[in-house]
Amino acid sequence: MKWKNEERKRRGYHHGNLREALMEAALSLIAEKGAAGFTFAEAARAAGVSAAAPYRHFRDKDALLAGVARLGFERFSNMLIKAWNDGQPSTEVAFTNLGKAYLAFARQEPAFFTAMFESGLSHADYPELREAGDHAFNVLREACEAVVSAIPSEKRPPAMMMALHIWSLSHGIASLFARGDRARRPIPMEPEDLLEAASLIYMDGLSKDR
Amino acid sequence: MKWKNEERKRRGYHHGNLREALMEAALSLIAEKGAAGFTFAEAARAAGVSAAAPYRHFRDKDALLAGVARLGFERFSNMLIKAWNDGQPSTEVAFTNLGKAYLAFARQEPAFFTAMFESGLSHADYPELREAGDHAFNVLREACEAVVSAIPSEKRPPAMMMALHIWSLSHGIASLFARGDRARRPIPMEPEDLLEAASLIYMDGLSKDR
DNA sequence: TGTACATCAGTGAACGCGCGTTCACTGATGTAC
DNA sequence: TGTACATCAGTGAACGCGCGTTCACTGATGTAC
Repeated sequence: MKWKNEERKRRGYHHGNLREALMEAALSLIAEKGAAGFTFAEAARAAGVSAAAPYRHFRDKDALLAGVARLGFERFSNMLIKAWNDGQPSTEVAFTNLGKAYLAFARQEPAFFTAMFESGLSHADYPELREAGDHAFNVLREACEAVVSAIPSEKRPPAMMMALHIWSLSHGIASLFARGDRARRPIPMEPEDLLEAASLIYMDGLSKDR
Repeated sequence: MKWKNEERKRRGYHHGNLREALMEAALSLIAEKGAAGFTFAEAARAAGVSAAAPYRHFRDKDALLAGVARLGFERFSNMLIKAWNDGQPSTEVAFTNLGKAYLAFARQEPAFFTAMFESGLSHADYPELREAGDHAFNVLREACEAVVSAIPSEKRPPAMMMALHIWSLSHGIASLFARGDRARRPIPMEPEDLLEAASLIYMDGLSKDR
C-alpha cells in the first residue's frame, strides 16, 4: 500500500492511465474470486483512486467488464495471429500451433477467458464484443481455408464448417480441461495432446473418400 | 404475488419443500440476470420466506449454488441416459441422440448449464459436484465404448480418448452456439447439424486406415 | 384416543457493511495569444 | 516566455439501499405412553 501512495505522488493528482489500471484491477479480482466477486468500488480501491473516479472512464460496472472482455479478445487475436504465422513453416505445423495458442491463452489468462466467454454479457448490449470475437474467429477461419485448399476441390469441405468445428473443439477443451483457474477439470493427459489427437482424427475424416 | 400469500396460508407455517423452492428461485434469478446477479436474500424473497429461513437448508450462498449445480448434473445425467437408451435402436442413432440431448439441455436449461459449468465453484470445495459431473461423463464414455467396439481391435482407439473428444466438441458447441441464454452466438445453421457433421467426420477419421 | 414433550422449520428485528451513484469542488494540464 | 483561461480527471462527503448474518422467539409436527 505504501508504494501506492508514493506512486500517487510521483504521478501527481492525475492518475495517467486509470482506464488501464481499472481493467487490470478487475482482472485480478476476477482471477481471485470469479466474475461474480468483483465490484466497481473494489477495482477503484485497487487502482488507488476514489470510488467516484471510475465514472470518468466507464458508464458502469458492466461497461468495465465489457472493456476487459474486449481487451481480452484483442490479445487473444494477436496470440492467434502470431501462432498461425501466415501458415509458416508449414500449414500443418502452423495449424497445430494455433490450437496450442488457444489452450495457452485459457491457461495463462483465465480471468480474460472468463470475462470473454462466461461473464454473461449480452452481445446485443455490447456489439463491439461480437466484433472483437469475430475478429479472433476469422484468424481461425482463414487458417482453415489454407488447410482445406490442400484437399482436391471435388471433395473439399466448407472452410466455415471446419472452422466452427475446430473452434468448438478447442473451446470445449480449453474451458473444461485447460483453463488456469479452479474450474479446471483434471485429466490424465496434456490438453494440448488431446486437442492435437482430435484434430488429426478430424482431418483424417475430412479427407477420407466417401 | 397474491397467490404466494394464499399458498402460504394453504401450506401453513412450514413451507414444506423450501430447499427445492430455493433452488428453483435461484435458477430463475440466474436465468434473468446471470450467475453474478443472484443473491441469497432475493432467493428467499422469491420463495416467500424470510431472509433467515434459507440458513436452515444451506450453509451460505455458494452452498445453494452448488446444490443447484448438483441437481443440474443429476437431471443432465438422466437426460443423457434416456437419450442413449442402451444403444437402441442402433449404436449410431443412439449416439446421435446423445449429442442432441447435450445440446437440448444447454438450450432448455441455460441456468442449470451456467451453474454447472460457469459458476466458478471449486471442485475442491464441493467434491460432490465432481462426482455428479463424472457420473454424466460416464454415460458418454460407455456410449463411446459401444461405438469403438465395432472397430477391429488392432486399430481400435481408446474409448476414454474418444469420450473426451466428443465431450469437448459437444460442450464447445453447446456453450458457444446452442445455449438458451443471451450469451449464445448466432450461427447460420442448427447446432445439432453442426455437431452431427463433426461427429461423423471424426468417426470417419477414427476408423480410417493409417 | 388424548396428552405431554421434543424437535424442527420457520419469524422478525436488528446489526454492521460495502456498494453504486451523485454532487459541488479542485488540482493539473494544455493552449491561445 | 508568460499569462489567462478552458478543459479535464480527479476528490471526498453524502445518500439510500440491500445484503449477509445472528438472535431469541414461536408455531407446527411427530411420537411416546
